[in-house]
Amino acid sequence: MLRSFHRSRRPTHHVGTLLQRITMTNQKPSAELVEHRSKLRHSAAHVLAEVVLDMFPEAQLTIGPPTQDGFYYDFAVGTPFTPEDLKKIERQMRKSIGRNHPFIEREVSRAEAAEIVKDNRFKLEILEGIPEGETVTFCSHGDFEDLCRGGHVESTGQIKAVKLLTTSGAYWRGDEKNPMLQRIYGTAWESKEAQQEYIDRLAEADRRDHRKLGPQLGLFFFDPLSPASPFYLPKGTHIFNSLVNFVKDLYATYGYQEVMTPLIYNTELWKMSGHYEAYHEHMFTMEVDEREFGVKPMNCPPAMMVYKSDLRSYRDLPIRWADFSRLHRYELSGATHGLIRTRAFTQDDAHIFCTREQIGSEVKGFIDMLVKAYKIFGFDEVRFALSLRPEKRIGSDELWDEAEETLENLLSEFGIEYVRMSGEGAFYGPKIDVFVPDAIGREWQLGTVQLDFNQPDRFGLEYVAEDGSRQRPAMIHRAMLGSIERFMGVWIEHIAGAFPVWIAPVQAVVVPITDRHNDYCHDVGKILGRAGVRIEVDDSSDRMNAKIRKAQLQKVPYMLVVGDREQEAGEVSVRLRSGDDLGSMPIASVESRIAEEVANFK
RNA sequence: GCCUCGGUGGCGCAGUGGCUAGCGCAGCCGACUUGUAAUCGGCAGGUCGGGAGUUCGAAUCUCCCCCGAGGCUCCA
Repeated sequence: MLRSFHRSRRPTHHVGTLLQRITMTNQKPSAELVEHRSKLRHSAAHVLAEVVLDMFPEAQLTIGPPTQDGFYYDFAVGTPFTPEDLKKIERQMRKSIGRNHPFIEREVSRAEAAEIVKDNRFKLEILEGIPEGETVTFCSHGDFEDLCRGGHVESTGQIKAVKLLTTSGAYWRGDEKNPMLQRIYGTAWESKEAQQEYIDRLAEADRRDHRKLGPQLGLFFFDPLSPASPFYLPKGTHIFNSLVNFVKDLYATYGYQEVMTPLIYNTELWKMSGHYEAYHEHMFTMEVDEREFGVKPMNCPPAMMVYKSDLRSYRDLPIRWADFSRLHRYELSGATHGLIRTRAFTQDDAHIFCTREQIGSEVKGFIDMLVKAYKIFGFDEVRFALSLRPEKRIGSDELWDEAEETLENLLSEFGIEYVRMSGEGAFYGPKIDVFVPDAIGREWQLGTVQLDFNQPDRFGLEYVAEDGSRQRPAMIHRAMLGSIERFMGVWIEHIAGAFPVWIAPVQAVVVPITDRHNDYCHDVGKILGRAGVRIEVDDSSDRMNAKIRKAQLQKVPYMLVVGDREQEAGEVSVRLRSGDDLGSMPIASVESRIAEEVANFK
């Protein structure tokens, strides 16, 4: 029951947004700079509030904290802000900053504070939330004053660069039961250059967006008739299958077997597994023959069924069953995002049934496989998090102690640093989640390994132990790439769509300079094609330059240019997509070069 | 689900009450025969997301619906 990567969330807890996902990793800023930026952005939020209040006197102030790369402020206003409003507000903010007012904090008694904010229910609520012992402070600059815990730069003039980005609705306290406020997002920096760098990074993220690259590279598309569900074109299907085959090859080494299970089940199964109560709103259900059926959102209940299809001996354990079934989950329309969060997807899912004693080596084996695999995809840095027991959970504390300790010991044994995330575990057990930063510093959660002592209980799984007694196996849910869709999306952005030679849908394009070279080029195509190279011959009526441009835009690794010289010598001129010209070489050299790269996952 | 912004040929866009709705790319046809990121010319391609309304007249104004994008954790 792998839940971590397509897990159900309340509407207020969606997948990290573009802005939030982007963090600085290239040049790690010093602690002082981080502190300064935080103050700067908090200060910018004050200036924003000042201007908004000036332009919209009826607006009520709520909160305005700094964030990773900027700040926001939530306002209670009658009508939402328009993009034009944003521009005006930004201009006014610059004026206010130009006046270089100092930020002045003053302590205020509780009664006085309550009097000042008496017409603002949000501020009153904040005031009530301040613990008795703490002092209440207000902070002002110019004529503007706001209830504030402090933490500003000295004066508005220190905000050297500021830009308002977007506006959106946001619930008070993030709870959809509360009234909706209007949020303005902005960013602020210590210098114009730092801000420009940030803007450039946003543009770079946009350039790498897999939702744009996918159709451009002929990989996949979406259609409203099957919302949030990818259609794979031949090239995308090639990538998908290659990823699956890559995993299957590893499975051969690591002792996994593969099973295939049905897509649709009678609701009875989902009642047994607990999904019917806990997951029903995320399932596609249908009525057939006056009975209710559900399309599976997870593979674990079928795995239980497979296990129960025969009497199992301790000699059979551990059992590792992979299941690449397509899964369908109903995700809220606002929560879906390209391949990252879909309603139809495939996990490189597997369930391991084993004895308590075997848990350690199984988890270790999985992490070992995962780290090696990630390196191949260019994710050298891997961060681990140990997600511990959530409040709402099942099973005894002893069992949780045991499970958490097992995972924790393994991480230590592996010499792996990790973050403990309390309350983040699955309801049936703790898990180790794997995060990777991509090429432009955004962090993604991909793999996961989860210990489950509960599901085997619900399904009454057993094995016959050495002494003839019936014992309950433990179950490990694990996925390495996570969902193939999600992985593909993340990886495309990581490599900006330039697939390595081993997996590129088209590895080489032969470029005839004039059409009198076409025949020879087709010969080259046949020779390399027979050698296993995925190759195309561009015999269109375009000029050579245009053919090269087309191949470049398709991010084809090799361009083999042929003119009179090459044809006479029986060679090809090799251009790489990096722009490097390797000069003319025999066809056999190209073949061996590509073969070597494929063998080494280059 | 909720807030904001959008939906115009395959794709990217222009067009805010008035002639046959434009442009670029892609596509098709033809000419050119070219040394490492766009050759030239021609042709074809659109119920302006859908529905209803206002109007002599709607891509353009009003209402409803559908779809998409961005946002809805980071608490004075």
